[in-house]
Amino acid sequence: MPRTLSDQRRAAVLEGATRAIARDGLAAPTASIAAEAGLSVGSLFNYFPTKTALLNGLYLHLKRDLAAAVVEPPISDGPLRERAWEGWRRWIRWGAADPDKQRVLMLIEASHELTDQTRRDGVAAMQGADALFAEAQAGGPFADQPLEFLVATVGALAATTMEAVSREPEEFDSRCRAGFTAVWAAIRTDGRLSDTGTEEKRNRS
Amino acid sequence: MPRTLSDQRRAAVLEGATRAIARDGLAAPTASIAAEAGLSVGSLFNYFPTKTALLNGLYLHLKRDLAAAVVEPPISDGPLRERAWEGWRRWIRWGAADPDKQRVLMLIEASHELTDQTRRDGVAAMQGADALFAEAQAGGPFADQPLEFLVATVGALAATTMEAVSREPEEFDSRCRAGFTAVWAAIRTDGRLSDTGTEEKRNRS
Amino acid sequence: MPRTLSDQRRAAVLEGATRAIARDGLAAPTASIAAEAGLSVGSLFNYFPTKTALLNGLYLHLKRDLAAAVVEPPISDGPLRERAWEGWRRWIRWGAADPDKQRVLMLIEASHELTDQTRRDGVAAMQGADALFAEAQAGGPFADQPLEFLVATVGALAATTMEAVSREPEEFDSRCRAGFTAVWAAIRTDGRLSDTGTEEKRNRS
Amino acid sequence: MPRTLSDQRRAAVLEGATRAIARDGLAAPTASIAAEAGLSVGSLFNYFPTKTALLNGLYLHLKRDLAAAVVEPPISDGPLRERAWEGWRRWIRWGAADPDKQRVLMLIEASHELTDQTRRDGVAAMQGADALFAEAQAGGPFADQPLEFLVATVGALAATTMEAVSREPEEFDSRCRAGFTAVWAAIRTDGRLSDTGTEEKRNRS
DNA sequence: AATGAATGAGCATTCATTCAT
DNA sequence: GATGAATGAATGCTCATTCAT
Repeated sequence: MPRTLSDQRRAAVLEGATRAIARDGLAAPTASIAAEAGLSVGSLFNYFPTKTALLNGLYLHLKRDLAAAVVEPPISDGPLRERAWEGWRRWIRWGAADPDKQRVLMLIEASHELTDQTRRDGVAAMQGADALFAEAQAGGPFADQPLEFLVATVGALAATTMEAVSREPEEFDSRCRAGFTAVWAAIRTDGRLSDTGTEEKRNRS
Repeated sequence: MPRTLSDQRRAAVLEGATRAIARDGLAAPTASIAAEAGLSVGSLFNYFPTKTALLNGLYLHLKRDLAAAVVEPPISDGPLRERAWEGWRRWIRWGAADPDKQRVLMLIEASHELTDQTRRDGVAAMQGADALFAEAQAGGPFADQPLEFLVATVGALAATTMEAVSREPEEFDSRCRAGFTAVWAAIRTDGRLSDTGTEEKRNRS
Repeated sequence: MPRTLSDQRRAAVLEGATRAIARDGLAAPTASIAAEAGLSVGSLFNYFPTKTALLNGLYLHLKRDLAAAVVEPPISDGPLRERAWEGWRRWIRWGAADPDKQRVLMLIEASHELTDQTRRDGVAAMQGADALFAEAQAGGPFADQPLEFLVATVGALAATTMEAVSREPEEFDSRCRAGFTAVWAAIRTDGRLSDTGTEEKRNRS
Repeated sequence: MPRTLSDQRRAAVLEGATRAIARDGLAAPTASIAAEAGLSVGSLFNYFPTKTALLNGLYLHLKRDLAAAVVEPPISDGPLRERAWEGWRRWIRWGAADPDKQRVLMLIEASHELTDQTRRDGVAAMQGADALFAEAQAGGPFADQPLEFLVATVGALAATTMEAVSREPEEFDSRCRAGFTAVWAAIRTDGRLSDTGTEEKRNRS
């Protein structure tokens, strides 16, 4: 029985790829990735047959990593706002804990490397958060928009917040809170806010 | 200041680069870019000494293009909300008119190709909108945050909206309005929304 | 001399290699060869220390296989022509039975992988047929040529015939006979045929 | 106007490839081929987009080179035998002049790199010799066989002769003549030779 | 022994950049 | 200036061989 394809090594590849890509972009050579993972080039290709496969695998890995960080342990019952806040804080904390992960996730997403299947799997990975998003959508200003638009909007705000936090980690609390304020306002604002023809004083009063 | 042949060709390179990069990502070969611009590779390197220089130039070009689209003609006086709405609509319209521009802008921004100088120049290009952002910041929930955080937040919402619009151009009005609702709520929400400890019923009622 | 497990596996490797190389050429990876033989790569290298050794071994194996097919059972006494015809028919039949063998033999022969020793051993393997070739040479047009030249000539005709037969197996009889006609004529023609200065009418009349 | 893709350089590539492949087999690295041609790797790929394209181009080049050597200057009228002898001598002389060409031709032919189109073009290149082959077939022992079988048979004899000559160039005359004797006998032998059931004494007398 | 993962030299091909024309 | 061929370093991937199990 030969040495066995180890989950540990596969994980090392994914971590090495995250570091290398965060540093050098998607152009990071497979050789760098392998080195970063403590493996030889040849071994890298035992775990992922092509660089594209590696990027797809890495994307899914990171999405699942994020999903797990957000939904586990389960968020205790309570008012939507409290649950949303808890989810948000976990999200930002995930990004602060390892900013590379978030950066790489965005890089891969912006590339043309993702297969449709991977994209679908990526969405499926976030299922745990679906209910929360749907709840947020109902009765709010995004009620008439596709759910994806709301998810993308919240995701963009999270990305912005994570980036700000990764630049000034000591401001975590402040940025995280401010970001949530924006998110919550965006998804819960009542009609008056969206009435573009209205005088603004009323909103300020 | 007559428009010389060189100016025209330089512009052609920038446009060709936008198309090529939107299609193939930042890995688009200089040869493709030249072909797309109707030039030879050799000539391309007469206008930009390196690919990095081209990317920096393209970034600035697109930023200025956006800035011009947003601030010209001058937005007429009026309540902040109306001016913000007008700026927002111009912004989204710019993205809808040529989604490639926005995509390429994001790609370059996410890369490591930008020099500090270019980044600074990019910020300077948006000067026309600074006053508006500053006004939005004052007295709102972002008052305690760096201005850049607010700008980044609004920018992220704009990007999300433009992407949604570029996918479904016929929904321009709906997405544009919904996006602005979110933006306006985010920057104008009062304290109650950000008080994470507050019961949410009030907001729902 | 009991047939051990090892002998069986070695034979399996040789057969697998024949299939793999017939399919993919000499570039057939050792991994494919092992797979075709129902073995692991690692095991393959227990039987042959290098790919070159495998090719040399395979060459010899095929040569001996051919030799055995041609000389066994012994060709019964009789006029040279009848013995030659019987040998020829066995040769072509061997090639028709498994065209891969002939193809692989040619591929290896044309490569630079064969050692001098293997080449010598290959010649030795055909010893059974030597007497026949020598007999054919004596008193014929090749009497003044090296024996190898005659052997090579006949071999080339056999190869051509086998290839034709492998393309149209149903024409076995016709091609086999035609090939032999050519061989026999080539080795038995009298001086008149080789007299390049002679008028040809005589041959045509 | 930049340097122009030169026929001279293309020819240099083909010659370099012939040398490199004759030396190292089809596995000869493109880098070696380029070096042998006095070019950089990059330039090689300006002339042939892939190694496969190069091999196809080389095959055609060599076939045409051979065809030209055999049919030019036109063989003067005369009895078939004299014309055949002249063609044969030119053929063998071509092989003797540069044995690499013949070897490489055989290597490529035996590989899987040739496209159907190239094979067809290769046949077309030999058109000049077609009439001769057809004339040889008519009324001879190959009259009932496909023309290709005759062509392949004669080709095999030529290859064998060329190889023998390349090994002992000083024996050119002897081998060339002996080879032709075999060829002529093979294509002109009358029925008695091919009657496998006949007593052989008659042929010896 | 048998297995197949690990290794890294080697290969075809690409591409930013240079330079002869 | 313009052109596109020339250059060669760099890259993704393969594969003979080794070695841990």
